[in-house]
Amino acid sequence: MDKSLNDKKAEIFKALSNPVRLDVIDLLLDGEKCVCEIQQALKKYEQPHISKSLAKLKSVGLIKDRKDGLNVYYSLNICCMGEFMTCLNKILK
Amino acid sequence: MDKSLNDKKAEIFKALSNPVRLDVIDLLLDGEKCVCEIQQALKKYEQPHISKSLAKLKSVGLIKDRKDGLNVYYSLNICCMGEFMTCLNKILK
DNA sequence: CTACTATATGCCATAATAGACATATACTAC
DNA sequence: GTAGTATATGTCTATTATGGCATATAGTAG
Repeated sequence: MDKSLNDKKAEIFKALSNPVRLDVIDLLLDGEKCVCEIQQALKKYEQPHISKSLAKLKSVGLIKDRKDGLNVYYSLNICCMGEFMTCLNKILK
Repeated sequence: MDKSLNDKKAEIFKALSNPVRLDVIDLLLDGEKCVCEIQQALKKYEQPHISKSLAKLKSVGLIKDRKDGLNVYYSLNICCMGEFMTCLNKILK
């Protein structure tokens, strides 16, 4: 059973349909960050919650990771994210 | 309780996180369509299902409607949709 | 080996969603 | 008024997501 294009796109949008994960995307729009930096910036969320959010975004290919010693660095994996977010921001005023 | 920007964006992405609703968006990217045309194009889905899909997309402001006699015409309400979809299509190959 | 730090995973209860089906509403024609 | 067509809404159940908490893993230092 091969997934249709829109099934795959739906999974991407589902990964984006959560405010915590959008907070993460906002941070990564600013450039690569290690998990520790993301946690520092989003102190209001628990560590496992952030870790799961990163895993979900990665599972659909929106972000990628890179290990360096104990740290894991995440960055955006899709170029057009910034433009679309800017557009949405304008619409939502 | 005012919703944060990312709460609102999450709702928009949630509306997009479904293959049926993405099929509808695809059709509307081609221009305004009446519900009957959308139903004709998406015969595999039941009429109430399509109607609810349109309602959900409208509720978050992604599409708008216009009545003309018995018919209701829907069209996209956000400009950057096409670009982002094109980008996702490329990534998903 | 132990201890420590950074990050990920598992489990669980609650809440939200999808989609099938029945039904309702709105408009037109007569 | 009735009948018919186009579209919307309500109700239900199975599935899926959320987020809290406990725990596990991976890497480093000693």
